[in-house]
Amino acid sequence: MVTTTGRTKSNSFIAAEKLRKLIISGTLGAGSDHLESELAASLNMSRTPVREAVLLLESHGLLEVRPRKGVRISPISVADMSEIYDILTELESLAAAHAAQRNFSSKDLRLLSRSITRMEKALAQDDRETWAENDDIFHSELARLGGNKRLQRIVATMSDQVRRARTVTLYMRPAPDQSNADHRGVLNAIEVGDAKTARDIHRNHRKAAKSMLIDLLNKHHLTSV
Amino acid sequence: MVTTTGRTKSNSFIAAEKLRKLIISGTLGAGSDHLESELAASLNMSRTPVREAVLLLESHGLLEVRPRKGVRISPISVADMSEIYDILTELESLAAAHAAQRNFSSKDLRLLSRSITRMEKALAQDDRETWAENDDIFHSELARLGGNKRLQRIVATMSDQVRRARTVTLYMRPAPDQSNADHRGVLNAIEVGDAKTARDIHRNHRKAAKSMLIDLLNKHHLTSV
DNA sequence: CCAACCATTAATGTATTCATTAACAGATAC
DNA sequence: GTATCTGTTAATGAATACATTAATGGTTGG
Repeated sequence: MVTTTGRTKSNSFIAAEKLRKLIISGTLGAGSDHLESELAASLNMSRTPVREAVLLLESHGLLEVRPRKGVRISPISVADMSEIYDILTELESLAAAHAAQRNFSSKDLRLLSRSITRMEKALAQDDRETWAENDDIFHSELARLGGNKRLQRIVATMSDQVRRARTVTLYMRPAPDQSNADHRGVLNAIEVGDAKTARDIHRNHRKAAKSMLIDLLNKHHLTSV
Repeated sequence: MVTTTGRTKSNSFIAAEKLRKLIISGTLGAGSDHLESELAASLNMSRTPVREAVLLLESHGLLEVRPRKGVRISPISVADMSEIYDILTELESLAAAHAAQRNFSSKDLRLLSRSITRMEKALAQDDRETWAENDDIFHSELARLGGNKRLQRIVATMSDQVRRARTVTLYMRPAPDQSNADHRGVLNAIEVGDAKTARDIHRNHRKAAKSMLIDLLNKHHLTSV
């Protein structure tokens, strides 16, 4: 198998992907500790590639290497959420503005458009998993359409860090009606090339999500997730 | 010796720092290739910690691991500069706005203030190295004062990537008079707690720097640095 | 003469071994 | 009884040994 860079998949790469999924899904719980040798055993490889993966994930903020105490899966506090959403707000809004300036055809915007349609359908049936799945697609696709590769990577990294918290709150939050309207508004603005509107709607969209989530976590005394 | 996290400095950490400096200073030139074993030999350690350092720097965008071809020091193109400055523009402006909301005393702002004074003095004598050094201090200190650790790290990473290009253009660019005025303006806005002004001045400051640098690189046919 | 195939080899990727170090427990001194 | 010191040990950090793989050059067949 081959990575996006054309490189053959190394064990190190596989380990990073697997660990990332285990962390995001919550299988490796927030705050839990794990020895490198245990992780290596569970992934059926030696410590070397696992260690490389662990160092990568540490730089992504998903875990912390604590010598002689094991690898600690980083819990996300309300303060962390605030930091991350502030960054996502700025960068995704910029991506929305850039996307609007790039004269995309409706074919180029198909994935974005489809994610919105699916969110609307899912919302109508109160199928929140499907809604969340397509919300992720919307946001990552928006970052991609902005055309800034570095921005795209940063957004992906930050999104990974808050994904657990989002999952926890998925059924606690009110139905995301306004959220859906925002998505539609951003798409429309991109279609007609209105960068300012795309940016403004998206910025407010993210700001609202931030305060909603933080209020929710505080209300339920979830000081870290 | 001890790192900022309190951890004893590992060879891996030392290797990353040394390589980073060699890349930023241009000693390891843009586009040049280096074998892991050669880097290890020149740093007087085994391949293991060097490899860990190399993987870290790859995730920071400073180099690229190309199996069997060596480690390639990433050249920065005009498109890269554009990406990076767009990100710096958004995130530093946010940091400026946040800093303005944090009611800092003049003591808290001393380092920021001093860097401006030194830039002004350096500019008067056309001492551009000193000016650049304090410009770096201004920008990293501004990111710090914003209070968002993740933002601070992203800004540092992005700044590292463009540092070579900035060095190359340091003597080609016009005297940074407006730049100095902007710095002063941002500081004043932070002092009086005017978040919007701090943000706006800084945003325009970075936008101007971006177009100035890109024009300069294009004019001198420096397609990559 | 050129192209395709294969052997060689040099570099990375991985496993293993060894060294180092901080945590812990037990002993000892006060 | 408590605090400190020290020996043990378990985990990481580093070095080395080994496996894998793709680039290279030579060879062979057309």
